Amino acid sequence: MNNEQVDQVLIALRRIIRAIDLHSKKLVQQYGVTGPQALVLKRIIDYKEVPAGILARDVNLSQATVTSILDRLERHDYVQRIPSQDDKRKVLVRATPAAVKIFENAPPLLQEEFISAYKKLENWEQNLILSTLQRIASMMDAKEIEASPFLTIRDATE
Amino acid sequence: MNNEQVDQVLIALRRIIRAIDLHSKKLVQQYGVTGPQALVLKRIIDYKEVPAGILARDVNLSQATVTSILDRLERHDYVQRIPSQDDKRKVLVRATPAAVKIFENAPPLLQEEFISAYKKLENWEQNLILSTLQRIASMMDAKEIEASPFLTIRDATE
DNA sequence: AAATATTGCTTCGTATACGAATAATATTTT
DNA sequence: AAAATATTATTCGTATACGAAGCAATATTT
Repeated sequence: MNNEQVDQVLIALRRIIRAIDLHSKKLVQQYGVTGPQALVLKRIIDYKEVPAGILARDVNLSQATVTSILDRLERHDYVQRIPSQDDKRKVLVRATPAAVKIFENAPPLLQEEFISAYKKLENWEQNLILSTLQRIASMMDAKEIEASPFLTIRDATE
Repeated sequence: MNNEQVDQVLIALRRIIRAIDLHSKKLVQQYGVTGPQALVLKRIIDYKEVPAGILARDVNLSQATVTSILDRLERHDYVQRIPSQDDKRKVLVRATPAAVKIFENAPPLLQEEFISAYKKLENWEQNLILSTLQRIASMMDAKEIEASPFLTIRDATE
């Protein structure tokens, strides 16, 4: 019964996820990078030079995912991987001039329609949207933090 | 300037997307189906028998995606594909008893922590969350409707 | 110093997720 | 009725996205 509403929440989220994905496909046509690539690349440019792991933390993606995004960025000559000197496990990532150029045109990380609509909202409305999203996010990933340490302790052997 | 807030919106959305994805991986271990599979499967069970295209509309996924989800559901013997008699382009999908069984244990389509927290909220708060999400969704996919050729007419038709 | 653990990144396997192209069937137009 | 158009599902190619396992380098313990 109340489940119906939860289902609706999920459907709304799926709509949002899909919209973001479709935007990503448009980005790649207009700017040559997908949404996740743009997100990562923007971060790299801000840092000038940054280890891959820090990137993953920052953009909330797993290392494995970031590695594959970097692969493609490297293939397109948007980034360089430089083995770190002080810690040879680390790989430092740097953006190329070509990548910087892309961001001169400020590719919109979300659909422009959304951005302009959002900016037109009253301040309290913007805050409401953002805080609602953050609240949902913490309702969803709170568990992770609490649950994961405990679940792994007992298998000391592994 | 105001872009900062938009970026924060994106980060919050990414957190949510990731949480949903991680939940999906937990679902498959506990119930044998992933999140999207469960979503689709639930719909199929409700319908008893339904063409693949209707499913795609309902759950907000492309046909191509639904096809691949159905492939896996079929491989695990959770659904059957039955060629439609009256329209041979259509493929009707039906859930098997094994699939029905899974839903007897009511696999949570979102993380249980979220669901229980959500249900504890006051009614007006639940409505606020849902309507905020729906609003974001329509701010994001509104463009689609304008941009795509034939969806503009649809108001009265379907 | 040697053994062990941890860290940082990559590789592998699996599952979304999409558009474009394709194939088969229906519907509409001529 | 034949031709043109539209609809339905699949196939193909690409890009996320993750955990687990692997590997090499570093840190910690013994």
